[in-house]
Amino acid sequence: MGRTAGRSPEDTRRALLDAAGEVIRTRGINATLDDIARHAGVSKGGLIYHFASKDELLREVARTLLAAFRAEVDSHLDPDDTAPGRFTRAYVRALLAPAQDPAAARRSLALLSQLSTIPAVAELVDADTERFNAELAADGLPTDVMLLVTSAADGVSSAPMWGASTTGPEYRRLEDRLIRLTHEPSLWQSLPWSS
Amino acid sequence: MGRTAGRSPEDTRRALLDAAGEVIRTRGINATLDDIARHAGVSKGGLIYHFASKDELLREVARTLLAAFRAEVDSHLDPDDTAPGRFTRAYVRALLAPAQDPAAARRSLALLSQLSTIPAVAELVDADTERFNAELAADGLPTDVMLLVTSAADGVSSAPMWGASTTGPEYRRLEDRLIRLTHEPSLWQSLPWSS
DNA sequence: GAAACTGTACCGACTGGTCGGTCAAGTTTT
DNA sequence: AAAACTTGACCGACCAGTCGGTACAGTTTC
Repeated sequence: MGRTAGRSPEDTRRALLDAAGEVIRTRGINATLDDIARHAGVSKGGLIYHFASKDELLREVARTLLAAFRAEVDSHLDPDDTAPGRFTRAYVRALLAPAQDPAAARRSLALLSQLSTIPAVAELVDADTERFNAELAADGLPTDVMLLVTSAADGVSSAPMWGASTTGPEYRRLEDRLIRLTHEPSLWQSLPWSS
Repeated sequence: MGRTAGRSPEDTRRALLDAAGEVIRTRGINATLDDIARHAGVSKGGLIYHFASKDELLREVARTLLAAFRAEVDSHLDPDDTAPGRFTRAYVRALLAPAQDPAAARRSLALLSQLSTIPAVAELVDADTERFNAELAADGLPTDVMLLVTSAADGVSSAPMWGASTTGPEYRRLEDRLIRLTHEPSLWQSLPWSS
């Protein structure tokens, strides 16, 4: 049998990538190639035709995920905002928005952390992290303020991983104040930190 | 062949638990029963005698891990400290102390997140999280301050997972200021948060 | 324009190997 | 002797990756 439907190879490839993400999210990293293939309407042989090995498939899934997150942050960049802290604000908003759907956030985080056990993927993640940190560091905010704000955002976004819910109004309030700190970092810096 | 050495069954059990943690930390959740058993100086059959299934073994490992973390927090409780925020301070210190060995922190987090893919373990983790959150909420601090402080601590402790290093002096400074906020929550609350 | 040829996309039976769990038998402790 | 403990050969399920094929879509030849 030849091409199953009027589907282009690129479509198939993407379908496989999507299916892999979905299946791994529910069945863990031990998901079967056969499972993933079926889910994409393809046989295992067809999958292997597009991705030479399971590792290669998972690496591509990770790459897609990281790219999606980066796009998410970019989409939160305010075009009218040119003040220092502009990127940090987008970062915070991107991290705290999905906090309203903790179940989904948990699945995504679990997926990435599972994938990170593959050395090649861990390298990708490390590189991406480094790039984010560099951009954050160059965002024009005092290091201490930037670190507080991004750490808090990281904390909220990782909370669902341990089963905590992050939907309450106190989280919205926190987001609001973190954003405000990036607008007026002096608020934080001028506090009487004396011993 | 019977008992290998003058080791008591309880010792063997503990050795198996330790070996499981160690092997899984390096080889992932797919670590072999045989591997774990050998590492503890026991055969696979011997392992199964003590833990009926791999799931049961992993569940015990998770339980041990969670207990260890709780003990870690407890060990950071200052006996002379009776002011509000006492528990929060211990929590922050417990989370930021291992931040000085990010590699180890990463392995531990990876281990727990791997284990969390087992439903029974996920339940354990959820229950533990809930208990921590309840204790933090009852610690006498304004919700907003407690949330900021613990979120930031969570963020720092989860950073190694993505490959970030958390050894710099700016992290020590952050810890210092978070602790200080718990002593004087009014610092945060009295900031001009006006729109 | 049709027959012959070529390359891409895909199929699914099969192989080689891994691993969780069983079990009969042996050894030590009580 | 009974109970507790440990062994390692073995079974069966599962699974990644291989491989010989099939089916279409061009392309070339006559």
